[in-house]
Amino acid sequence: MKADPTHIEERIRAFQEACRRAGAKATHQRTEIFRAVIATDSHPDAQAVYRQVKERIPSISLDTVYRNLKLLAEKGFLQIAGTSHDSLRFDGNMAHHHHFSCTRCGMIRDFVTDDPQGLKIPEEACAFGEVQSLHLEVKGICAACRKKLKAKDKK
Amino acid sequence: MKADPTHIEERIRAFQEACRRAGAKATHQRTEIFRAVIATDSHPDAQAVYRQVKERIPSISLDTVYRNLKLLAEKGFLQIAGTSHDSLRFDGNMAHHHHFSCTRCGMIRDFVTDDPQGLKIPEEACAFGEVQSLHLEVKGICAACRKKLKAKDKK
DNA sequence: TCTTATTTAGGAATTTATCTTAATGAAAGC
DNA sequence: GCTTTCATTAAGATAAATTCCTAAATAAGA
Repeated sequence: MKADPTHIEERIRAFQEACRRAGAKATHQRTEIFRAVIATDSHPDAQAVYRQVKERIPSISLDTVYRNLKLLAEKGFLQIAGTSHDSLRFDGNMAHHHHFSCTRCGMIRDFVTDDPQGLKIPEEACAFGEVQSLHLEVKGICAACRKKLKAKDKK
Repeated sequence: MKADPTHIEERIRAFQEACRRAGAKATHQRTEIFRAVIATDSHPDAQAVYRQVKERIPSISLDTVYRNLKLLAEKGFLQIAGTSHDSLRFDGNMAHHHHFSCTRCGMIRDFVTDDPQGLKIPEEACAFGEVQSLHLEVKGICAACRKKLKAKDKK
């Protein structure tokens, strides 16, 4: 519930174009799923998207929502908020540190920086509530996954 | 598999003390669960902790692991890596932005900063692989939850 | 020693997410 | 517009992660 409608329609058109170029059909369902995610800043999960899209397409199936969200994230039309894990992961390192997480295998590694200018808590974040912690989240593909992908490409 | 053993034993003693002060018993199982998490930087999930602790306490039940991890995270002895959500959440905002996430209700909100000096990717992170994205992850308690907690305190 | 928190077994239940099959339907290229 | 091919649907099965149940046994800490 933000972003001006014009901008949304623009993005949707671009999305449909990109779908076609990628050999994926810009179906009504797929488009509405995309719309549901970009029309909000609430970072909805699959169930929330399902509820939203159902208002426009009552016949849509939950399966279709899952299938398309996964596809859209893979194609880079959407991002996954946080780290893309399947289970809660615990961190016993209580010192100030940052995370690198692999978007393929879910590997998470700690790192520390000098934080030259202090890496202070942004005022913008304080507006949402009481800040407890702050760290950098770096996402990417780890060396091991990179290697596997290269091996696959050769085939 | 890092952290020097001496430091770990020290933390475990402090943990046991803190447990008692908090009115929780420093049981053998609880202690070993704590040890399993702080003895590694692999950010294990409950299943991984279970496998690890089982080597020292073969009779331990998975339920106990879940119960204690939850408790330890609540008491602040451990952190949860990433945002503490229960389902995958999607983000249609493809522009550079940051996240505030509430550790109580899971709310996630976007914010942007001026990023004066660019908030450049730390070299330390590059060592792990190919970096795709970078953002700040601010965790805290959102205003709504803060309000609820205060209301509860009054009772 | 005594009280109380905790663990255990063994099982059931929930939630999230994915997959199966077969029939229908709709998109995009031609 | 026709046709090919991809996508959706129903209906249900499945898998994995997580939580909860009860009752009995046990260990921690005062």
